[in-house]
Amino acid sequence: MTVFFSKKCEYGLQAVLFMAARDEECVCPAEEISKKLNIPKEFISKILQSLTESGIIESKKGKFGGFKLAKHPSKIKLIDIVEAIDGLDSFNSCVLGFPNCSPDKPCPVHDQWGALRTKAYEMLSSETIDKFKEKTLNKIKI
Amino acid sequence: MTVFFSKKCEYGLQAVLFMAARDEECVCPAEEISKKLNIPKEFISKILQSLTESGIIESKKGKFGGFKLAKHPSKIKLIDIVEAIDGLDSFNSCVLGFPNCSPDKPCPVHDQWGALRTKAYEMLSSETIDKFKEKTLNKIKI
DNA sequence: TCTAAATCAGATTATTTTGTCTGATTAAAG
DNA sequence: CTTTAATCAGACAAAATAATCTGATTTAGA
Repeated sequence: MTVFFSKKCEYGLQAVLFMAARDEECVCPAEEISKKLNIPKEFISKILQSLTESGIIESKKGKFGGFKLAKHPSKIKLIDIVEAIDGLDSFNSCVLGFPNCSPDKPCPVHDQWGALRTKAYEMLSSETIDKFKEKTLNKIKI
Repeated sequence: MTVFFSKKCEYGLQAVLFMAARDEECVCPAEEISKKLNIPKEFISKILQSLTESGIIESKKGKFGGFKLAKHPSKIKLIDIVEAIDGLDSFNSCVLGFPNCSPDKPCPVHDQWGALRTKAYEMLSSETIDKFKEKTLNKIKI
């Protein structure tokens, strides 16, 4: 079905961008994220849990608990979120599924695809999420 | 898991490149493709069937039957195979999974991602598979 | 005409991904 | 100390994708 990020990763990216667009210190219950972004509550909870383990966000338990960014938005890159959820394998493995695809033994589209993938990686790792605050606010009503 | 093409699509691309690298007129039984490319026979058969329906390859039934390209390799583009198997939705839908992502209502990474995706599309639709013959031969022993 | 070797077709199974349910734990506030 | 509202945790269910099995049909050649 040709997808780039898994659903989990899409939701994780959405959620972190959402949190970055709000007041930094304010904790955000999973339920609120679920409603604002139309993601099943239990599912986003699981994703937020794993992002907590990765140190990208942190959780506050109990009443008035929730999630918030663990670092300043200018310290969080998109690729950090992708890595935490989907991993970086796809940036290293062959797009056609051939084994041992490498510069020595390139698959037919090795060079062309490699260049594109590198660009994608660079984009995801150059941009920090504070840059997206405005655009996120345009897209999601907080 | 961050993947670009589905397994089906990867296998379909591999198979078509394989056929293009052989003598054009020679029909290729599914079993041979399965063995050379290490793809489960019944699975690649199904994929080849759907590529036959799409008119990219054609099948010859019965003894000494098999599959071969329906057109000259210079007339088949990578994107044709992707379209036949995975469809082109991913080139039009939001990479972050936001609904109604468009230039009017762009998602946070709309511009950056759009540019990359366009490049990917251009690559897949500019290159015809005859260009890959040599590289395929290097990768797969026929 | 018969047999072997292939595609074709549909049902079934397995695995992965996505999503749901239930209950325990934690912490704030009356 | 009790209630309430949240995370945490693990089992469970559903859906999508990947793979397998079985048998029918087709066709070349003896």
